[in-house]
Amino acid sequence: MSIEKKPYHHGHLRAALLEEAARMIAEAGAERVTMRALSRRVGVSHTAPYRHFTDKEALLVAVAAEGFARLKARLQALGVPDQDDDLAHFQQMGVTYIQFAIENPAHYRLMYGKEALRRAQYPQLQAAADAAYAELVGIIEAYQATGTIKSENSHALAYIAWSTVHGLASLLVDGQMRYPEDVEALARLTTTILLEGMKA
Amino acid sequence: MSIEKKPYHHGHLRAALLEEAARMIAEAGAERVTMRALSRRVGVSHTAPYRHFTDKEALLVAVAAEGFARLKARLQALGVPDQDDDLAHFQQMGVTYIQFAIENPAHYRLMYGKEALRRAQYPQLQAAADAAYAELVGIIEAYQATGTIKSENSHALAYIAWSTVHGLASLLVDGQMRYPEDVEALARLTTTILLEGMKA
DNA sequence: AAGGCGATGTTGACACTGTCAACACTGTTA
DNA sequence: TAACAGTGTTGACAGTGTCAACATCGCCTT
Repeated sequence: MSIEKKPYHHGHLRAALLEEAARMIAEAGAERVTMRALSRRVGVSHTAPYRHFTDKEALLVAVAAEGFARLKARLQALGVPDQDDDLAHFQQMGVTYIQFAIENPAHYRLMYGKEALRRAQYPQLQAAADAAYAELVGIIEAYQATGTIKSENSHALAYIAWSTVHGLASLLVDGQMRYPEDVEALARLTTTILLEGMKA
Repeated sequence: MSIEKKPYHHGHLRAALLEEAARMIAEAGAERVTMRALSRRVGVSHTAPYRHFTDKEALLVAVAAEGFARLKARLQALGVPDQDDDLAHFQQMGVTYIQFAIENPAHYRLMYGKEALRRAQYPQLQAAADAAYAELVGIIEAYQATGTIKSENSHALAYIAWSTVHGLASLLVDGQMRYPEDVEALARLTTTILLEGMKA
């Protein structure tokens, strides 16, 4: 039991704050995160975070951005679609998206919560969102090219697909909906119906 | 310009608080509502609201409940479906739902926001939500009876329909999505695709 | 090697918040 | 008339986000 005298400078404070904030969010939700409590848990004075984040909001936005990065990684892990997979890959993306939300409810709520309103003020966050959206449009257009998906406006279809998975995810995550026994089955049925309606 | 000496008792404080809170929410969002600012605007001491609401949360829940009541009224104003309307009425419900959200963004956000998590603690709110859900299931089952909608589990279909409209509504309301030129057209296309997928 | 400088942390304040306890007023009831 | 329950007020308390002033440190220049 050596007494560790901690140095004046923390060393990885920014990363430590993000990590601990994510933990607090998972434990009690983003609304319960407090600059002072966070500082206490990291073992630092109550204004130290202000050297790394201009705002409480900026800190939460950074955590949200990490969430988007994790979601993106999760979706990319699915790989690329086969040549003629008949929407199976697209459906799996939707299911995975919903699973991510369910597994990280408070985080997901933060990502789409009130901080999102000021997203335009955080260029990298906006850019990440735009990129994700662009990729979605691209996938839809690829399916349209093979005649699998109907040739409506691809942007509108992207909005609709996103709406569907986000709608189910957020109803579940916000506790609006009693959790069905088999969430994955519901996610699968939801995406099935969506794709049914989008087919050429 | 007569100086109105206001009486010690307000008279309609509860109603006045709800009304002013709704106004503040519309102006700046629910997060910016403050018990003290609200009291100030109503012209009453900063603890007077506590005679009518146990909590700030309880007050916000009451405002949210009013929102649900307004939404319900709006949907009921659509009347009942014709005998053989081929889903037109159902679609119009979806479009109306989305319009309500767009016209009352901050209010809608409150209704589905974090207070929703504690909804179980507010029986009347829970009851209202359950009633709305039951009605949705009923409509779907009626369409199933006429063979218009496929005979999947009606509860699952209700979840899916709700997810779809809520998803689009909340993406719009939370500013996640750039507003398309014609929102109603998007709402109509979204519900079209949904119903396309739900058809028998 | 010296010293200074910018980045990072700390201390202490400020105005503001939600909420509680104690008190004031008032219309109704006994 | 007197008590009382409902409603409103005053004043406190702990907790919050944030700012300004100060402290400590590693690194760069000379």
